[in-house]
Amino acid sequence: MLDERGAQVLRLVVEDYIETAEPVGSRTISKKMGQALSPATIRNIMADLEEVGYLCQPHTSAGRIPTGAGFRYYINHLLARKQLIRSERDLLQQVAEAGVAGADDMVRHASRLLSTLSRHACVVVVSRFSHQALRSLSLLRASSDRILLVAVLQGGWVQHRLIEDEPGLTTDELEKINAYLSDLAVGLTLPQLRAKILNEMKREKARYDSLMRRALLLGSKALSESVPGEVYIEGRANILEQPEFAEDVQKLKRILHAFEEKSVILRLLDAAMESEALQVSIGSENPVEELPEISVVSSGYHQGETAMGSIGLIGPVRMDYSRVIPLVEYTARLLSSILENR
Amino acid sequence: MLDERGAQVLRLVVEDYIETAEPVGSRTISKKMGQALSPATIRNIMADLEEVGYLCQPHTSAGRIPTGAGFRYYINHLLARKQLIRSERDLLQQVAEAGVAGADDMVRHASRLLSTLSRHACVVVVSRFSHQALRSLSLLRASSDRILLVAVLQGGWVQHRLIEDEPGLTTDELEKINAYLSDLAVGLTLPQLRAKILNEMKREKARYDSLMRRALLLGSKALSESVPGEVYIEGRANILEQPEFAEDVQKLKRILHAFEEKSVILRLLDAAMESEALQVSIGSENPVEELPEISVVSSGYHQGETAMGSIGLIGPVRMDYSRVIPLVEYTARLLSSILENR
DNA sequence: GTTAGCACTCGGCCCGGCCGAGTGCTAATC
DNA sequence: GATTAGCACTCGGCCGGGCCGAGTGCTAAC
Repeated sequence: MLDERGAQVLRLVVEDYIETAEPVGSRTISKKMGQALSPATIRNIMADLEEVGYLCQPHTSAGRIPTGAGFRYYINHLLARKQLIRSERDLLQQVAEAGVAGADDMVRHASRLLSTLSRHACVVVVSRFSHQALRSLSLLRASSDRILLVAVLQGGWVQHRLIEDEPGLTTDELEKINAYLSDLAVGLTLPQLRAKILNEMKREKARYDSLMRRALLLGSKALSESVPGEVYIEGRANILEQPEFAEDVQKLKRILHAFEEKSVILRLLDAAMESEALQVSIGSENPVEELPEISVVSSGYHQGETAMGSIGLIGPVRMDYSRVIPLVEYTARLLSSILENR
Repeated sequence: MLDERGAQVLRLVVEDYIETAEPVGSRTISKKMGQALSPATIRNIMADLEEVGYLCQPHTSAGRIPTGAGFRYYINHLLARKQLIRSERDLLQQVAEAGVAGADDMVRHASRLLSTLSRHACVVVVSRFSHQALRSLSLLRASSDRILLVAVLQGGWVQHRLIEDEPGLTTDELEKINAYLSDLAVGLTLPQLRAKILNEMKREKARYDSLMRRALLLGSKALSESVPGEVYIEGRANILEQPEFAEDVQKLKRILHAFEEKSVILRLLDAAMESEALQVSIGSENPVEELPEISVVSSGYHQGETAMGSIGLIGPVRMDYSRVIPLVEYTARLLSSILENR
């Protein structure tokens, strides 16, 4: 734990660095403190902070920049969250009123907005299928040899899937199958439904009602591959605005490549999905070792009790956390509350 | 029209420049021609080519690079298309066999593949809704105050939309409405259906059958906003591999920003959507003035007689057209033939 | 404990010189 | 008359040196 002076200096260094992206010198800090202490004193304090690992020098005779640990300490103990200004709140509120009926669209909309407000890349992960209860399930004839399964989940998520079909089902039979499966399905989550279907199949084997068997076969086929969560990224180009990346094309490449791989993004937001709390992972703390230069501020959002996914901002370690953290928190809460009222 | 020597020199300059991204000197060309002509002669020829506007010099005493017009001439008259190699064809063929039932997924898959094969960014535009005939139309209850409209179009495109609904419809009524609308809809394109519905509404006003009026209202509501085409972009990061952009972050920004705006991308592929033929727009020829440094190689794909969308590669002007053109052409044809056989 | 002073370090920038690739022109050659 | 060898010239890129300034650590004085 730092004493008060050390803490204040660290805070000022971090904040100045966030603003300028340049190493911060002792004179600058002295001025910021209203000359209460001279540069020389500041230098001593800074040397101490360097010793405990909160600051470092890119080279001798340059100012200090905060280390990952320095940012961590800053976030945990020194951060003063800025209030969201009215216009930001209003803008985000519009997500609710924008008249987007589908939950997907709403989440996407929010992501886009958040990315423009924060000037960072915004990622939303939707892992809807695993936890969410089915509200309805329908089978429709899509073509002579394909059936369309449409599932509506609690809260307005819609998912459809085309299933290849051995032909020969009459419209009437399909309707019966539909009714039967629908009865089985409503109120269950998809993994539950899958289990139930497999279970029923065992029992049906004895009874041998061919239509129901057919229904179950169709159902199990539809659920055979689990749908991975969707990932939406907005505002990728904001990464380019960051001076730390503008100079180094290698880093840029790594980050933009990561944006093309859903799996990498999922790893980045994994932690946030489970818990509801806001999470910040700074630089090398984040679970993707290839990207030690980025930070992720993320939060899960939920619908009632069940976790629905997560939303997060991706930017340089040198993010304006005091602004970004409230933004993400507010948005996640907003999403949760909208989803809940459906 | 160039004489044979001029044409050959232009071809060699273009090809060398495509390969190296460096200005090409007279000595290099002389060597490539097996010393048939000396550098001095080449210089004369190059000076001629510069005069007619096919080459230019970034500065005195540097080699030549082709102008847009130079590339144009090259593509129109000198291009020798490379055969696709077997593995490329095979890979693309797999798109057909990958067992993706939905047309969306297939198109996306193709785009991804094409981007890795070409090492450029690949864009697919799907403008399905306007031209494609409905195969089925269904209304499903999604929640107490929302109805889900699911439309399946010719060829396996699925589209759904949630409609807010004045409550009070019984399941039975909904079914009737469904049957009624379905009857109206099948075989029409969406604009046609929209027109038909508006038409019916006029007639119904007289007859005043409240259920049908309701059906028509619902239908017109669902179709009120037209769905813009979907745009999928794969392989954005390939842009970073191009030396001409690696150095200049400004250009990068412009391009990546464009990738975030669907409307810009649509403008880029607009021309290709209409015609079925392959199109190449070089640098400033392309319809987005903000991006004079990129070229687009694109082709429409279709389903039977109706244009379904377009697929294109976006890269620097210095693209390897001899390889990229056959790739795009083949892929577009492949998509068309898969779609046709559905 | 704080501060003023001082020597020192080191990156960034500017400058000048050198090198090499490439050109245009001219005169000689085929 | 076309081609080519030769030559002077141009210009960007690279290298090394010197200067500047920001910032440091240390020490001695307050």
